[in-house]
Amino acid sequence: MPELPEVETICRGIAPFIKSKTIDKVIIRETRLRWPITRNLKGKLCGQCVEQVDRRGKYLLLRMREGSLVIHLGMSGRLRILPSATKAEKHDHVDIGFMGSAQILRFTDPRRFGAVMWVEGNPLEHKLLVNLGPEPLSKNFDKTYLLKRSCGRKVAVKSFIMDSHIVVGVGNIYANEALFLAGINPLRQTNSLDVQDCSKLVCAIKTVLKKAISAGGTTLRDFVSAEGSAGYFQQSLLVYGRGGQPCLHCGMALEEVRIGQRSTIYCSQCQN
DNA sequence: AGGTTCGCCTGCGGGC
DNA sequence: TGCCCGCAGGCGAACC
Repeated sequence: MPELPEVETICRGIAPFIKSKTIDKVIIRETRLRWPITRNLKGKLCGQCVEQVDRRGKYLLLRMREGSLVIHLGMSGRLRILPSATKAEKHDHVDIGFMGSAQILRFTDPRRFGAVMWVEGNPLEHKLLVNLGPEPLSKNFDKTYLLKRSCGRKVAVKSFIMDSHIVVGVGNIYANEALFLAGINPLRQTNSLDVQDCSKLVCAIKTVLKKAISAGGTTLRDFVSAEGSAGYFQQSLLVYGRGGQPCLHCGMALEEVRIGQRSTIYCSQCQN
């Protein structure tokens, strides 16, 4: 399940292989993704040069003169650089080939929660991107901002930080981890946060994401292998997936509850 | 308008 | 061994 650190790692990983390259081949085997792939995608892409590879939240942006290819990996999506002749398997939905390159960019997504979209003009103005919250690692994401946005919000803090309109890139795993690091109970009402809580929370989110990105950085080469990387982010999880097991700070059994239909693990002693 | 629930999907693990 | 069931989850849409 790619979260922001994974998407960032993929972005950095594929950029050297596709930047400044001109698309000369597009194969679409399955159009039924989260949104159906537009019929003329091939026509839009062929002949265009990938000028820039960017990320906004969990959306990858392959910028071209006429527009951008916007890719979201959803739950189970993967992007790999592979030798052109690599045989397609069951869930390999899209291949993109480049002039003078023996390698292709392949989009794979068993659950098809992901998206591959052609967006004309500035992709940041697309309706799915225009209202996104700040990047968690940017200076715009600070305690003042979070405090301001928390006013009058009654939802659980966990749901709040997972809302991409508040801040992008905090999925379930990192929300659990960040709240543990910050010592904040995920069930707390958002408007109970004071400036110190916001400060701790912002710091914890940045810390968790940075750590995961640097862990991902060491596996960059996996994006050019057939296998891809398998859950390198799972190595140092403090609470996620550890319900009922002892808290690594105090030893008390970690609680497991559901918030917004998502599994939530926390320490009732360390987080309040 | 904020809050909640739904639905899209497949793989996987557990129970029988 | 094989089937069925429930769960996992990002996130927009459709509700309340």
